[in-house]
Amino acid sequence: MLQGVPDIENSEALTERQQAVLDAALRLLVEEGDHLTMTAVARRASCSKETLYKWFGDRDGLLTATVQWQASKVRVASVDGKGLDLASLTASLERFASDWLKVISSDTSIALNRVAVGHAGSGKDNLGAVVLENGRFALAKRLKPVLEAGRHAGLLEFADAETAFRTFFGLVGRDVQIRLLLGDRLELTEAAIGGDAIRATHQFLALFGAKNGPQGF
Amino acid sequence: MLQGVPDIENSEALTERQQAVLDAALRLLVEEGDHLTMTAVARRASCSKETLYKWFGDRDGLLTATVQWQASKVRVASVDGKGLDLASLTASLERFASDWLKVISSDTSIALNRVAVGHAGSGKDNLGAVVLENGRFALAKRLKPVLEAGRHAGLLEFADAETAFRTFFGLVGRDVQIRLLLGDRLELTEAAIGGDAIRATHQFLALFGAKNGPQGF
DNA sequence: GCCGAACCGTAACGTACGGTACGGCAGGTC
DNA sequence: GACCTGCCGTACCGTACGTTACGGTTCGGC
Repeated sequence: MLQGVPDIENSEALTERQQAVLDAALRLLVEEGDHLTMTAVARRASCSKETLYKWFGDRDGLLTATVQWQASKVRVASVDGKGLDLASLTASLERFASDWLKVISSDTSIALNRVAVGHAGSGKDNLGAVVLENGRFALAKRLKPVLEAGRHAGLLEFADAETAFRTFFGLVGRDVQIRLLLGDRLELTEAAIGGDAIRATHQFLALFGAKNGPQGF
Repeated sequence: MLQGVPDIENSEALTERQQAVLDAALRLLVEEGDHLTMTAVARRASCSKETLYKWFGDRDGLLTATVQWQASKVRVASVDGKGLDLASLTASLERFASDWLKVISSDTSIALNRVAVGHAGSGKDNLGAVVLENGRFALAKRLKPVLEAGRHAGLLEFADAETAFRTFFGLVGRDVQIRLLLGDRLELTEAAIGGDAIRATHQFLALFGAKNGPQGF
């Protein structure tokens, strides 16, 4: 499915200065897309190209490090399934939906996904795998326990958590991500995101909510 | 939202030879991604670079022409809403879902979307708009009349056809397109696509199907 | 048979950019 | 103070590729 992504704690062995350089690269990536040049990064970060090459090997290495650096910043707290009732489950799902929509509509995510998609064609690096691992798959990893807890509490009914998750993913994201990636100006206000999160959660519960209430009541 | 895409009938003024050249470019695009060079296209199409530049202006022009050429080939027959009952509506929806999944999982679509996404960052051309217009928006244009007909026949209930369509889109596509674009190897067999189409249609009808049957029965 | 247009193949040009080399400077160590 | 290390700034090299130029060939029209 996916070639393995090395699970290196990537904040490890990154000095403050190196993080600053990666932040500069990230800003440049957002501004210029894959057009960024090593010279531009060096200038923006006030460092020499020699240093860039010493630290990151080559252009792909810099790109990969940048993507991983950003990924390491968006780790979100998990939700625990303690004391789950319908209200808290609903709130959790809405929270996940809203967070996810905010992420995929952010300039940073769009830029990163664009670069990764572009690189996925010519398999030099595995940027696509990195993005996928820290995006879609990370989301699944955090959401599935909640779904399982919901099922265990008798609030949800589904055979396969993966399938249920993918439906939730589709209900939340719909055409948003592909439209944004393709350059469609899709203004997602805070309010619109909130509304979409509620709608998606509603629809998900309509499809997977236990028909007879929790514990068969 | 989208900058206007010229609605030129793009098969117009394309000689047989030019179409052959664009086909060559398309094959190369699928094989090499955005890495294709003018030299490679000329060699593959057995034509001179001078001719490429005369016909298409520059590299971006060639890319745009290629994308439009492919787009003009995938026009699918519409479905009419005559004599609609639940069975035929279901069949239509499943058909749309299945066709769409086949499209987005095809090598050609993946390659085209990758290129368009890559170009959407630096707004030189409007490849993204072309792809959107012939993909997601064309699908909406063909599906909405069916949804409206379904509502008119009392089979569906929804306030806004656009919203209903986007939900259907999400239920069908889920995470498939982004995963494929990011390089995830997602084997979509004919059978899997058929199953997904049925599932998505089922879920859509569960959400938007009229609760009391057609005509209020 | 001759002309011009269209086109092929290829050589040539200019530039952008990845990658390398090197001189200079600051700060730490002995 | 001598020296080393790490880094900045910049000049430089090689190459890939978009774009142009040009000689040679085919072909329809007269």
